[in-house]
Parts: sequence; C-alpha cells; structure tokens
Amino acid sequence: MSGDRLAATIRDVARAANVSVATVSRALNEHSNVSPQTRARIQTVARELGFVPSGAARSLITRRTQTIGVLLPDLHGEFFSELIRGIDTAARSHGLHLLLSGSHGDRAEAAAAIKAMSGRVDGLLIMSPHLDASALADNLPRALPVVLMNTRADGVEVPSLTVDNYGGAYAMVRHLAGRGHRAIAFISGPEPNFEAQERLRGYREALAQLLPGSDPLVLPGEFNEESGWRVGNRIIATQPRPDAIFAANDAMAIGCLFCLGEAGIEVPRDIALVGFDDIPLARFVNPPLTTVRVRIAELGSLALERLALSVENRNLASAKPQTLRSELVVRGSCGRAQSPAVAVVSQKLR
Amino acid sequence: MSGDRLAATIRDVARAANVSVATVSRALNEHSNVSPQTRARIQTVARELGFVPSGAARSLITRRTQTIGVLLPDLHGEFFSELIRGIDTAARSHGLHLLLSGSHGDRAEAAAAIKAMSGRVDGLLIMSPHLDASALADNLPRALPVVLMNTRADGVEVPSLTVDNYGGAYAMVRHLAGRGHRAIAFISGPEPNFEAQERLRGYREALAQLLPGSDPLVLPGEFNEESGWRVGNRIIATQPRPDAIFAANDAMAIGCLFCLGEAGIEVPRDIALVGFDDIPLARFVNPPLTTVRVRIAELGSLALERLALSVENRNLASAKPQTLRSELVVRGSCGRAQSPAVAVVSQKLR
DNA sequence: CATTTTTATGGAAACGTTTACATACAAAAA
DNA sequence: TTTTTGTATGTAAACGTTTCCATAAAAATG
Repeated sequence: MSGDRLAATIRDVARAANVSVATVSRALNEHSNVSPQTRARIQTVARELGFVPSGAARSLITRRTQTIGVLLPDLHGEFFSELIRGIDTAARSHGLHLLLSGSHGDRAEAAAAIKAMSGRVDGLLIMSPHLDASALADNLPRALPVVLMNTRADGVEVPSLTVDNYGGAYAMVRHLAGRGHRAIAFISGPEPNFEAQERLRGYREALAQLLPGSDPLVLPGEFNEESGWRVGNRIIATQPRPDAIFAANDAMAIGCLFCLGEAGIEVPRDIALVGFDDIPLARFVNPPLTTVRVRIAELGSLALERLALSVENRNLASAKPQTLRSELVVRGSCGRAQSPAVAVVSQKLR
Repeated sequence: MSGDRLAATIRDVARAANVSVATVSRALNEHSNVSPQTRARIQTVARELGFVPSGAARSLITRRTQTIGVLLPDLHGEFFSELIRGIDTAARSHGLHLLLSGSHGDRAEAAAAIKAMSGRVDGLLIMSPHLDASALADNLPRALPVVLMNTRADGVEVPSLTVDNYGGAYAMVRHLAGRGHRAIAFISGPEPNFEAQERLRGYREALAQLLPGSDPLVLPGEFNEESGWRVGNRIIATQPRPDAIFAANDAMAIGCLFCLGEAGIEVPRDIALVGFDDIPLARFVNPPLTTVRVRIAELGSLALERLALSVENRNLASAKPQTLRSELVVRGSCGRAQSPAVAVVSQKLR
C-alpha cells in the first residue's frame, strides 16, 4: 500500500486489470464499445491505483492543451479580480483551464510572457492597454488564436474587444453639463494607457462641443486610489475651484472622495465627483458614486467566448473589433440626485 | 511565406539547419558543446520558422510541467487579487506558471477542480476555508505536493499556512477595550468558513476574559460590502446601541461604514468601527479604518515558496502548519486617534 | 449451417521533445 | 608517429497517452 513511489500510468492500470492500454483509454474516456464489466473493473483498478492521466501525454497526442493563456498588465484592484472572474466563468463552461500571467510592464516583459506561454496554450487572451498591438504581434506565434482586450490594435489584424471608453466619457461630460456644471476637471490615467487616452479624448471633445467656453483642466493620475488622493489635494488648492471632478476611473474617484472628505469639502454639495468603471465598491461609498458602468466581468466572458470559438474551429477569428457599450450610472455623487439611500438600495437589488 | 499551416517542430528546424534534432535541442536550451556557428544558424532558422517548442512534449519527457495549480473558493474583491498577486510574483521568480481555478462551492466542485488540474501541474496551492482538508485529501493524488492556505487541516498531514486570525481578533478586542469600549458588537463571516470561525473565537474569548461583564453580540455577515451594509441597518435599529463594531473583514466594515454615514451616525464620534485584513482600500476610507493587517500578498508568496521547494526536491514538504502573525493597524475609525489626515498620510508612505 | 454483421479487444504507430550513448574528428600528449 | 583526451554532432530510446487498424468472438441474418 505504500511502496508506490511513482505515479501509476495507464500501463499499470492495464496490467492490473488484465487488458490492453487501448481498452483502458476507451473505458476511462467514456467511449462506446467497452463491455460494462470490463469498464467497471478498469474504473475500480484505476481508483485503487490512484491513476491520474498525464495531461502532457494527452496534449501531445490530441494537440490540445485545453488551456487559455491570460496576459494582464498587473493585478492590482477590483478591476482585475472582476475581469478574471468573468474569464474564469466562461472558461469553466467550455472546459478550459486558465494559465495566468499577472504583469508585464514593458515590451520585453510582454514578449517574455508570451514566449513562456506559447507552447502551453491553445489560445491567448491579452490585455495590454499600455502597449501597441503591433509590438505584441511580432512575438505571437502564427496560427495561435489571440483575442485582445482594451488594447490599441490599429494596424494589426487581430480580433479585439474594447470598452467604449470614448463614448462613456463623452456621455458623462454631457450629463455633468446637463446638471449645470461648467468647470469640469479631469483626473486622467497614465499617459501611454490606451483606455486612459480614449477617456481623455471623450472628455476633451465633449467639453469642446458642449461647453465651448470652458477650458479643459486635466490632472494626471495613475488609476489607483493613492493618485486620486494626491490629485484631490491639488484640486483643493486650486483657485477658482472647479464645479465638478471627473476621474478617469473609480479607484481614483474614491481616493479623491476621501481626500475631499477630510478637508471638509462635501460631495456633492461643494463639488461634484464622478468616476468610471462602476467597480463593485462604487455603490457603497458615501455618497454613492455616479460613474460609467463597464461590465468588466462580461468583457472577460465575451473575450473568452470569442477565443474559445476560434480555438474550437482551429481558425483565427475575424479581426473585426467589437466595442462594448458603456452606460451611465447616476448615483448621488454628481449632485441633485434623489436620496442617496434609495439610489443605493435600488442598485443593490439587481 | 504563407503556406505554413502547421506549426513548425524541432524536426523542421533540424532539417532546415542541416543538423540533427538533438543538436537543435542543445542549441536552443543553452547547453554547452554546441559550436557557436551552429548555434547561431539554428537560432536564426528557428526564428524564421516561428518555432515554438511544445510544452506538452517537453513536460512529458522531463516530467515537469513548470506549472502550479491554484484553487481558490472564489474571486470576489480585493482580497483575492492581492493573494494572486503575491502568488504570481513568487511564481515568476521560480519560472513557474499558474493554472488558476477561481471557484469551488461544495465538496464535489472542489473534487472536480482538483481532478481537472491533477495531471497538468507539479503542485497544488489550495485555499478552501469552507471545506475541511480531509474532504480534499481524498481527491488529492498521492505524491502531488500540496500547500494549503487558510484551510482547516486538523486530522490531515498536509503542509499549511494560516493567518493568525484568532490572535488578530483577540488583539483587536483588547485594543477596543483599552480605549474604553464596553459593548462591542461583532459582524461575523459565513458560518462554515474556517477564518470566520477563528476570528469569532478570538472575539468571544477576548470578550470573556477582558470584559467579563459584557455579553457578546454576534451579527452574521457574508464577508462582502453588501452584508456589512445590511448589518449596519440592524445595528442602527438596536437599542441600546453598542459602543463599537468589530467587523470580521474590511469589506463588511466598509459596507457598514457607508450605511452608518447615510444614517447620520458618525464614526468614530458616535460609534467605533474596525475591520480585519487591511485591504488596500482600508486606509482611504473616511475615517481611515482601524484594522488587523494580514499580509495577503505575502501569504500567497510564502505559500508558493514552500510549494516550490517541495516541488524542486520532489518530496512532500513537512506538514508542520505555519502561522503568519497578524498585526494591529490603528487608524482613525476606532476613536480618539490622532488627526485622521496625518494617520493616512503616514500610511501612504511606506 | 454458412455467411454476414456487430461488438469487444489488442497491437502498434504517432505526437515532439530530451538525453544517454555512440562516433567522428581535431587537438594535445606521449 | 601513435596514443590520449576533448569537442561537436548524430542515433535512437523514452516519456504516457490516443486512435487507426486488425482480429477474434458473438450475434444476427440468410
């Protein structure tokens, strides 16, 4: 019972059950053409021996790893746990595994990550908002299906899913303008980031078109709470103070919110504050955050579905970029809303 | 340039470079005993052909997948993105890949997840606070290294890392008692959860020993913001109202904080409120949250290090459980702290 | 009963690597 | 010059599956 140092293989099972390896394979993979008694015997023996089929051997012969590689820029914050959750859900329903790589800062790191994954996956899901797709394309093995998420893919023929960052930002500015705000400051994301750029572009163009007299005020942030906090302090010191702050993501908006709170500046009474993403936390802060909803988990699911399709058909999916609509979620933080308590409760019940 | 439908193999490279496959293998794997010219030629050819070594074939012969399976109960919230980040960092430094499975509700799902991963990984990292380790052990292939995180492992001989939930909770109650709070309510986590149980035990025992006159008040929560919010409403309605609320994790504390805020109950003036975990957000809420710091990312890193060690030595690591000390982080939310602004700023600068 | 069809099983090749062993040839030592 | 050592390369076996093909036995058909 204890001398089994090496893991049992299919041959061990075959020998113990007095059949050929072919029969064991058929029995364990639910093929037809195996007699019920033989199958039962093999299953028993396999369990006794603690037989676990080697994924490597199976992948080698079937030419399928049943694994999707997921390349993300980093793993900080709720955005990524939501995204992974969406991907994981879809992967599970397809019987696919997820090989995760949680950071690639520069081009070289991205190349290394792609290379390391390449021989082990059936397809690649990449989010690389700070890198151009052409930089990635050089390192991608041909014939390996890829789907890009929120990544600039201008000259390259790669299927991609993108959130409508531009439209969402534009809609938010329109909403703020509609509420009478005139001086709207913008906390932008990191400069090279594709999403940050699109949101900034939405802000700028909406401002130019809807509030022609108003000058844009752009304050650079880093997409995390801390930078929102820092920028909050800058805004407090700004004279004249803007009517409204539009943070390019919720994490910065929340950081800013607490900064303002401590300085005794009340949102939305003294200043309006809105974000972007609708992370789960957004509805729980006080006042609840008006934001642009991006169905993060859905983005992940859809991307995986598309990839799974092209893996199953062994083709490279059409490169047509797909854009997910983003939608405005009006809560209390932008001023003149209904009672915050009501707004939040209605959000909690889906 | 375009007729290459099938991926190139090492034989294709060998043929094109006029050498044997063995030489190609040696050249590409940085072995010695390959002449510089040959190596260069092979590398060029390999690049031109877009050769990517098959992970399956390599794993089959080396008996190493260079992959660690990570089994988590779910993926909601910052806790898990932190944990994964810690694991990923350590894995990267060992050249290991991560195969992620993001949910197993019940015993059967956990068994399925383990089975699905078993043949594809060199080791398993499992967090399963709501499942007993013995339930897992039945499904674990013998000879597969495993490390458990925050999982009850009473009767079973499996290496495990656990956060000192009991000690942290005890220390928190002591701190609250030291500040003069007498009626301390506790928002507990989900009943079957191991961590939730340990934190509750710490609360109960500390209360019994340090405040013998005070009756425990335990309100059930679910470890997420929403349940914290719900329990907040219950507490508002409670008469007499407790002096302090100890939430079993930060997510619930934050949900509760916003609930109280909307009801006009000010923290810490009207009631003290503390949490557990020290998620990144905790220092940014207003007032900044007093909590118990659990080095979540570090827990992940340490667990992976331990697993990597036992994978490299091809042995099953010692089953001695390791406990990570948790530490009290006093910020503004527990009353009578220094100026909140100062407290937060000092936290921001590491 | 003779034939055909169906069902259950076995034999063996294939998947793409790594590596132990063999070998050829050049350089160093005798 | 002959022998020894070392370097660069090739040959072939092995890893553990799946699956095509062959075959034997059993069942169905004539």
